[in-house]
Amino acid sequence: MDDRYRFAEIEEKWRQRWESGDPYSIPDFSDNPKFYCLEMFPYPSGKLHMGHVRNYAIGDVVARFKRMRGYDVLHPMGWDAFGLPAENAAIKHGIPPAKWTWDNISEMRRQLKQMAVSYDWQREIATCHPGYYRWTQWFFLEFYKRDLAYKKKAPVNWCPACATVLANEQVVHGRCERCGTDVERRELSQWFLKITDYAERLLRDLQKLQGWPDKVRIMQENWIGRSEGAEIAFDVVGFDEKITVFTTRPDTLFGVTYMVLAPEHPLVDKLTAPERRAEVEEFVRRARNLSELDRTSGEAEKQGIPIGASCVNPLTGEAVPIWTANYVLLEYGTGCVMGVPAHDQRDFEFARKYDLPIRVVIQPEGAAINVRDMTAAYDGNGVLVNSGPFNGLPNKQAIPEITRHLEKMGLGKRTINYRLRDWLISRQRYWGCPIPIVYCKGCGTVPVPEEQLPVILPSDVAFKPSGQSPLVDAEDFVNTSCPACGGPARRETDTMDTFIDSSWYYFRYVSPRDEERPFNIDAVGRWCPVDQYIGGVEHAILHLLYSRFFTKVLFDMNLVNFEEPFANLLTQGMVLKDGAKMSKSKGNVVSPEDIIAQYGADTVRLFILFAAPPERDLEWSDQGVEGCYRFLQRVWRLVNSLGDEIRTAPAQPAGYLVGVNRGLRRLTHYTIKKVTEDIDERFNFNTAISAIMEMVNGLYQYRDRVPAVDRDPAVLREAVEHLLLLLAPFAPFIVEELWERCGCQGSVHRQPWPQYDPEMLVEDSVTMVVQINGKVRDRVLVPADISLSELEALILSQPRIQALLEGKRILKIIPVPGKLINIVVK
RNA sequence: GCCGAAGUGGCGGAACUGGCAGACGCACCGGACUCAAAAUCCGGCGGGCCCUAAACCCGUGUGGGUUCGACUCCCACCUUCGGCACCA
Repeated sequence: MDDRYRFAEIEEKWRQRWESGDPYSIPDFSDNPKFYCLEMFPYPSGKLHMGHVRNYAIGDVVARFKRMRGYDVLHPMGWDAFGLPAENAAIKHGIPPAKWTWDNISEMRRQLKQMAVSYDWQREIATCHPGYYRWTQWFFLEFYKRDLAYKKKAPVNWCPACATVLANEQVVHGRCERCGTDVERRELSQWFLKITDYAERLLRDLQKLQGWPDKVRIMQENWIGRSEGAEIAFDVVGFDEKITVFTTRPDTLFGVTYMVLAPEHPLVDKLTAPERRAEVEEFVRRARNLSELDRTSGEAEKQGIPIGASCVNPLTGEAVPIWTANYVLLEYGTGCVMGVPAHDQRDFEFARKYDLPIRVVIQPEGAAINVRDMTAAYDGNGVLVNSGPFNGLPNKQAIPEITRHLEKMGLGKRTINYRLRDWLISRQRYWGCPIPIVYCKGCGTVPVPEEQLPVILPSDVAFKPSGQSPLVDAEDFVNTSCPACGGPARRETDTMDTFIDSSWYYFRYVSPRDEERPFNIDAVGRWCPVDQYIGGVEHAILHLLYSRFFTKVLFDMNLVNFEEPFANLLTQGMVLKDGAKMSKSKGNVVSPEDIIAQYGADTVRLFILFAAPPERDLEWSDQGVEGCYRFLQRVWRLVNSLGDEIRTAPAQPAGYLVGVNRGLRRLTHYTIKKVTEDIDERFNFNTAISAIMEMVNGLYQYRDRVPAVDRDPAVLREAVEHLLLLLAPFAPFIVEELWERCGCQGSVHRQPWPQYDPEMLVEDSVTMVVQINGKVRDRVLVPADISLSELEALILSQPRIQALLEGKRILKIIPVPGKLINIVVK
């Protein structure tokens, strides 16, 4: 019989059988326990890359494992299908974005099926389909109704290469997250979602997310950036105006020696003295034109200029000069800062540069700070000085005291500020979800009525990157009638940030074809929240924060009864080659397609799960792939060679076993335990696979070294069948084929996950390690049930140990049952 | 600068609750099979000492500490990677 492992034939055979049966389609409701296993859906960029393969291989093991454990597993797949690459392809090659996108989807779907990822394909969705984006628009209108969507004119981040604005979250180190171009600032009227209203809840509920990596929680915490402090009002001299500052250090209020406004602050223009006007305007103009990169980089020099006005410290009554400076940001706090050079490093540098006074108001315990000798601000704790009635108070205590005092006088209040800014969602691009808003001369901004949704994205559009949405020129689209008065009106031509599309897709899977509402509430109640979410850590802030925000809004709308969408999160590491992330520009890309053609999908899956634990980065190794391929061949040969022997064997080993047969049963049950725990508790697929390899090695020994007369076919049968069951989630094709060849009934993927018998793990005797003063000196085989005193006597009677103890005094003997015994001597 | 993670053979990694460091795999070395090669099978594989072996010594980034016992816990430091970064 030809017994070569012909992976291509085997995989094609089972692919076809599975394709015809729709084996992973899951009913909406049943009495089984549920498990929602979700991997982050991909952008349909063309072909799967190794990062996708890793993501979906991990998810598939979890899904298959849970299914075998008796869960109804919801395991869906879809496409994050709106986005810039499609539009860029249209500009470059003249292919319509829709065609480009749908072609890519077909190709990537084919590849996922080739990999045998066990999705319920009935539930496939694509965010660019009107049946989907209609509900994205519906959500926008709901947000609008609740004042959570608003339009405002503001300085925004503009990427000149992508010719669109970007959300704050999409600007990385002052550069565009997508293309790396330096981001510019522009003053534009744009749509925002009020995520800041949810800042506190988004922060607070991070504590609930015990199933998330700490790293991601901390990143979100930093991004939200909560800080407690006070707002304090300073009267402007000679104007009926107040300047309100935000500070986390009201205890340093007596140390204020100047005031700074952000260059864009409206009061700058108002308060500037006539003789200073020309100079100040020039300064402001220059500051505004700085790119975000130059503006925010730490090395940028602090620059400022006095505007010729002053304001009064509410506690001292002293007047201090008002400046404007590039290091103060309009968007944070109140857009102005009180200058306390003695106790804030930035203020210190600024004061030194412009020769502003420095006044110490906090002295550290047991040391005296002297302004002349200061080389840096003192931002530690201490006792207040030069602070009138508050002198002598520890500064920690002074913070609430001074705040309370200001509140009483109506000059300030306790407040909290967040670094998080509202989410800018307008994009001046074509291939996205249209914003369902109409502008009417008479009625103003009018939301498109729900029954007119979806606002269909027109297909006859000329693509030219212009800085304006291409939709501006689509006359049939733009010109419409006002839903309120029926008069002529114009549609909003910007489209939505694609992160909105992906902020709710996981709910759509529960009822993907529902035409009445975004999702079936009962079905969401059954399946959500997602039990296990798996994806790259690059989404730690963007997608995961936005999705949490959306879920909280839906909770407030009574559409869901939970506040967090993803109960458990696994962030997988990157796939590297030669120590670097695979990328076309580095030329170190390994194509999944080529590897599958060469070794088969089972080998690729196995390697990518075996080479590293999922959270860590994975170094691609052609030789490692080769090793996994060899292992599958080894399994193939082993099972085929034993097929005849086990087909006729009894299903269950009977009676009490000894020697090699008991040993093999112990190996079988030990491996079940190990693999089960590695998958279920720790996602350590690499060690689970190691354990399976060890089991295969043990089976080879049994086959080749135990004489036929001593072998128990029932034990062998149990071992082989369990080997296949344990390997099934990792290498679904080869296992299904071998399962059939062994004469087993039904699909291996429909079998219950095996249980181990704790009885089988019990050993008659154990090897005890004998240490003297913590160093291993001997090993002794002892009966497992030996008593402590017997053990001690036995160990001390060992000739080797006796020799080593010669002339020494035993201080202590520390036994670790079943493992080790340590003799402490002097 | 702040926050976080990680440093273990030639390589990827294992050691789960403080108890035999290096499982499993790769690479490499030797042997069997073969006319030969590939494949496969068997054996070896941290370093030192040694003709060989036994024995012994060293060894988980560095230096200290706790403990009968430390890759694991504590303190200080070094390196690499990731996040945030003029956030008042």
